[in-house]
Amino acid sequence: MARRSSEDKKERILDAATVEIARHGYHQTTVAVIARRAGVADGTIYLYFKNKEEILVSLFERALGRFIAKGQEQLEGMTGAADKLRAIVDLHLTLVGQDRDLAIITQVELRHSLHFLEELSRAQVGGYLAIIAQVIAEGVASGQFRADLDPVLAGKAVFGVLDEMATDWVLSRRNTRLEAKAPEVTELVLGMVASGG
Amino acid sequence: MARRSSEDKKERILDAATVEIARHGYHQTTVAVIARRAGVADGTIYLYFKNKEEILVSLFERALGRFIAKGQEQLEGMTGAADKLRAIVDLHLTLVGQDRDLAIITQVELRHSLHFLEELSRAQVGGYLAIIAQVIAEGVASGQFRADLDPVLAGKAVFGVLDEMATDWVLSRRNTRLEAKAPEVTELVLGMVASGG
DNA sequence: CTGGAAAATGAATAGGTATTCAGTACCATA
DNA sequence: TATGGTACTGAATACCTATTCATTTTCCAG
Repeated sequence: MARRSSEDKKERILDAATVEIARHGYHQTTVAVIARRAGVADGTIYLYFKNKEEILVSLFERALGRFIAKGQEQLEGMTGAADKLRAIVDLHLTLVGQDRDLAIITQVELRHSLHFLEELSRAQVGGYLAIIAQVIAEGVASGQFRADLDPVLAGKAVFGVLDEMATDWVLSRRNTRLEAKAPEVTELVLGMVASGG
Repeated sequence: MARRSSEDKKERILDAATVEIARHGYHQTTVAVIARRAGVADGTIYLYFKNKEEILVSLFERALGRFIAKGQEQLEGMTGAADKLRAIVDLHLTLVGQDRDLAIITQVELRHSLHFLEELSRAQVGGYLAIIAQVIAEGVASGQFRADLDPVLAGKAVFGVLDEMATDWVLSRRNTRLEAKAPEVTELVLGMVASGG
């Protein structure tokens, strides 16, 4: 019971932080305002997080965990590099497009300092890039993709396309669905890597 | 003379800010430390800039101005959408790769809040995206590029690739030259848009 | 019931820095 | 040399908020 309630409290703090930081930005969001929204006292935050920055890190880790879980589930048992790449595009746009507050944080607030971005980039996003590169390598080996590709470089390019689509969506105020772009984006991405034809 | 010296001072402040912000991040960089490096008093900063944030804006505007000037000069008199796109890739990577401090700012520090990024994105980067979209539209019209492309979307994709390459270079500590990737990146980008073949 | 550990509270602290402004230095002109 | 205006200075101000910790509340084992 105690365990249960604690877990809930930590979740509540992360949820509150997501909303507030998305709305006002990391630096404009005070710990006090997160606490108020979460329904806890200021000091309680520090029973669950070492400091304010750790809230941001935890936020991202929680989100990426869910992201990767769904991704692996989806790619499981799928064969063919092109299909896998299609699935990645679709999943990326769908998941980012699912929660605008979270998207604001991942696309904007999380990138606010070199130190921070380096940390994230190496530890977390690196794994995601590796998966994409792996799929591309598979396609190169099978002949579906161009033989002269550098899978790592091409993987970054694919990520760059997806990331830009996500950022653009966050910055545009219109109420479009991000995943609506998936078919077109898939064509662009496959064009980059597929064997001529 | 007075004019000349003032211009110099403003430039010195921007140069100093570039170095300090690249090294310590926007929020960790105090106005005092920028002033010291520029060789002026703290208060002098406020004779040239309304506030600290305006330093960052000016920094970016100065850089983008130079960027676009070189770009237009380069594209001038060039014909053929594919060649123009090649030139854009080359120029983008070359210019970003020329000054690592500035690159840290454009790729990282400038993106630290939604408000800020929106402002930049709409007012400044929008013009750059429009140029890329224009080139793609030209290629579609001439048949060099795929007929079913949406030039605006494809333009964002191209920008996404270039931006990711730049960010990746900034985060990698190795001393590679960013423009060394230009040929490979060009192939990827052309693959996205070029007619099958 | 009850004693005490664990969890939670929120007012006080401690540290930090953007911005101001009263004063100083400089310079052109008469 | 005197005068007035402009540029510059940097110490003082004014404000802000992350974090701590003495106290209170909650919870459950005995």
